[in-house]
Amino acid sequence: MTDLFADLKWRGLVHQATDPALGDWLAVEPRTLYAGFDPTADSLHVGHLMALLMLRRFQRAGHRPIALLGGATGMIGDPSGKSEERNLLSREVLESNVAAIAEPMRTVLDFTGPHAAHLVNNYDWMRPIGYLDFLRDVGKNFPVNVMLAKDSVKLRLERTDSGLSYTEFSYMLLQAYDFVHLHDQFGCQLQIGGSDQWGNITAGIDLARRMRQVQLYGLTYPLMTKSDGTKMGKTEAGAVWLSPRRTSPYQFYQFWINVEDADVGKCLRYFTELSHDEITALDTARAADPGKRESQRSLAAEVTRLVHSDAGLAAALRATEIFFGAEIDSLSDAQLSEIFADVPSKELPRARLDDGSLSLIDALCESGLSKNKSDARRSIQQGGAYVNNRRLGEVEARLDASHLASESVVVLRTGKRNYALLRFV
RNA sequence: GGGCGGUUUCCCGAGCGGUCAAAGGGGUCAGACUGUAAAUCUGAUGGCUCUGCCUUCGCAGGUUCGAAUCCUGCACCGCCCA
Repeated sequence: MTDLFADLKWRGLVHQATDPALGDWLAVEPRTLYAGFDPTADSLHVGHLMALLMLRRFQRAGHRPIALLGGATGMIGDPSGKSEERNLLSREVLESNVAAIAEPMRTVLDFTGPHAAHLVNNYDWMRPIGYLDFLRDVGKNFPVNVMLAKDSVKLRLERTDSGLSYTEFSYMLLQAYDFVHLHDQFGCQLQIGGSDQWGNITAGIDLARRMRQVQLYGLTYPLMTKSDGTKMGKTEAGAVWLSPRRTSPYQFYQFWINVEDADVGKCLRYFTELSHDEITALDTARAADPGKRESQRSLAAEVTRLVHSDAGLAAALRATEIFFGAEIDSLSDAQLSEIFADVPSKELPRARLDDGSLSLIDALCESGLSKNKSDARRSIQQGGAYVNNRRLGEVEARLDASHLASESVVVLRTGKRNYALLRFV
């Protein structure tokens, strides 16, 4: 068993631990631990990746991880780190979200073997509990003055522009009870989470002590923030999701490739399983020649492989190669469709290509790359129009069968990376 | 209700009878440079059948050979008086 705790510390993944000797405790024997995921959307995003990877690190070090899906807690809404009251999600939405979120967990965690991971949904044990029983058995153990002292509650009460409902106020009781339940059911002794979860985690530890007279443990990791202070995991287009349906492997890869120099060292430590030697080597290389961006390349490759497997990484790399440079020629429709999966396409009748009536200007408009003919004309005149990645600078240019990149597709581009496909059928 | 001041192209903001599709700035887009970065530089930025034509300057009329610019009415906004 590698020294997991030392590794986590080296990577900067230890924010707070309930016990300074947690490392020793982990070294004694395999432990069962859990992290929770609230199903607020139908896919996990980069923000959840930290938790998922933490579970994976523990598992690879010989411990037994449990991924808890918050079918019940998701109905309430965690006030931690949120500045205002949340909108409640409907039961149907939550159910489908739970199912969708479980999917990527299966690729990141190992659900077989002696350290098999478990996937549980707290709705399963929360639903049968009646309100009165819950108040008597669980609520009785929560002094309100302690609850009020928690940051998640305190910060919200201090704000004058948003309140805190009784519902959200009760959230920590549910999460605390989850911990106790998992201890009863699976012998779970450790809960991990982002630094904003500290209050909820300690609430669970306190509850277990009162209800079961046992000592449980907690560990938090820092929340990933970028050097410019903004949140990690957002692009202009929105959140970066783990589901290929919402963020394609190519887009996912691109997100990591574009991480800034100032952040990439941290990201390598947080999001990859590269060894200390490999990471420090990248640090050195980056300091010497940041332009090569070896760190970003390694980061993007590692994380993409982890989330989308080798096949996903291969597709992302192929697409990247085409998108940035190479002329496109003699490919098949199938290859193009895969590479340009994210790119908008439009179908046009084949006759328009064969009778030579299709001007480049019209093609740009049809594809949606130019909003009108003047715009298209400008793009061409300024050298910003490309067919199959080859610049076409004549305003009067027309397209014909010789411009096909594959059996029936022409690849148009304006600027550096605005692509569109025209399919001639 | 009365008196002023405003309403300009994506935004801010000049324009005060012809040379105005309308200065300047911002934004955006393209090009060069570069590390798929930042900064910088250059160009573009109403539409089209593009050396020209058409539609824009709150709305509707009017004066004039000719109006974003002058007149009348209307709408909205700002300040002041009741």
